[in-house]
Amino acid sequence: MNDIFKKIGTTQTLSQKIERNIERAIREKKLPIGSKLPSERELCEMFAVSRTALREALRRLSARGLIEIRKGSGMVVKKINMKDAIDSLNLYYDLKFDMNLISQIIELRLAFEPEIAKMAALNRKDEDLANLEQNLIDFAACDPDNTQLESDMDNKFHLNVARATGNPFVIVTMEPVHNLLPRMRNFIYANIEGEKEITLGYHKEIVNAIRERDAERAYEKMQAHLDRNMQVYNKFMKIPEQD
Amino acid sequence: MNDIFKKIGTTQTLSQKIERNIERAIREKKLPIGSKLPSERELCEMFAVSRTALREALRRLSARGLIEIRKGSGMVVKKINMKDAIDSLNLYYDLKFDMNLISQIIELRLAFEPEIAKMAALNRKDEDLANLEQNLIDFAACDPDNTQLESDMDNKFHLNVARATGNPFVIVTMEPVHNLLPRMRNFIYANIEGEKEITLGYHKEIVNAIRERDAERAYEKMQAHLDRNMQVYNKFMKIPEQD
DNA sequence: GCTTCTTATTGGTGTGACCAATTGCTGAAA
DNA sequence: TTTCAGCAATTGGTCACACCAATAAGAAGC
Repeated sequence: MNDIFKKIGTTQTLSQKIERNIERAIREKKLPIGSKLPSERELCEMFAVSRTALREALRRLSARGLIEIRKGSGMVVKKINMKDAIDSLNLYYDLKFDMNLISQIIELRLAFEPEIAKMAALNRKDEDLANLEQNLIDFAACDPDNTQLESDMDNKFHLNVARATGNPFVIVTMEPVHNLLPRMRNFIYANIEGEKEITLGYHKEIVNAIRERDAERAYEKMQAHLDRNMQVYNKFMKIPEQD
Repeated sequence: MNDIFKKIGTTQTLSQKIERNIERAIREKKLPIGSKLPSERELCEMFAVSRTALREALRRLSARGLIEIRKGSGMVVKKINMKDAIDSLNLYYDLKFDMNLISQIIELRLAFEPEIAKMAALNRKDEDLANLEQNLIDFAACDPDNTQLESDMDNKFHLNVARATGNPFVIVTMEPVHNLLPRMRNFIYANIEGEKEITLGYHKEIVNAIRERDAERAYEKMQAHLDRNMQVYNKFMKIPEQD
């Protein structure tokens, strides 16, 4: 029965209508990026609503990253930035995270990251290469006892490869995934001994391939790297308790 | 200079502090999913703030999908849902979209979708298969003159494959990308004549592979499909005007 | 025991006031 | 004329209070 008569009205509140209105204006570029919105008092008159309702609409828009509000100076249409998109993904994954997601993270990385390495080899700028090489140095130099730092550098390496693709979709996809990796580590028994040199070896080979723009080799090396990585991971994976 | 002295204070407003406070409580599961928040009046007392400030914090939280507000009944911590995450990605991509992104959309699809087809073949449930087969029927049946509907069905096919992976990361990645495809079509001269049968043929082969859980074949067929797709696309691509 | 009506609770909107940060003007000093 | 301190206007932030509208819980009637 509930399936037959779904709710229709959803009775939008006034402030939601205002929100949609302004959002549409922004999406249709009637309010171009960087342009200043009328002041709150002016908007109240234009929409013929109270300041209360208007402000709640504005709060929502700023929460979603559409506008920027500065006390004393006014409101502007925000230049859309990747960070807002990634933040909301982080929030989603963060709240959703559990044991079951771990295998799916691994699955995704095994499937996508070799392709990403290939893309990086084809598209990388000199700056990207420099970042990757700096990461190799930092990784090699970091204190062997500081396992926290080590895994951070490892994460950063993979993020740098994703960034080197220059493809925003790739970056938005992988950043939040890599942000989950530290939490995954809580589910394995220990930081694996003696893996640093092996990891560093793979990283170097991947960077070499990317440097020479050798897409196929970048693909293969990344695949080999992750295969090994995941084998180790599975070996040390905690058996989940029954409940 | 701007890089050296970044702004420090950012003088959080009161309502932002309240927002962070409640957000933290939710992230730390002190307010579990589905639990009811105290009423606005109560929260005002607890935080010792006015209703205005509190409500603006609540508006932000609901805009970000953390809580659900129902007039007359109260506020509850929302079960995290994929739709919110995808919505904000849609917004980001939508505002960012331009000619330059098209090649990156194509690049991403060529790289990821064959892998996704492989995953789908390995993980698909009976329900996923049913959806895919229904799509084949609908696609075959749809009015040849209705090019709009045709391309919708095409999009849906690829989305169904992504969903069949059962991997939320894959779905979140691909949904917003496929939402951009209709806009991409504005940049080609015409809907390509006589391509429907060819497309349908590829789709059938992909579904067959997925049905038989033949991962490698699903990969190959998807790759072949997209390769052909993109060739046609490039052929009919409008040359961008100089400006 | 069930339905219907009433009532209390909860979020939504409106008004008017005042606070605080920012901007821009103004007039005095160099 | 130029510079700059200081004032005034503008703009967003917060508050208090009143009232509306949707919902849920309890009371009354069957």
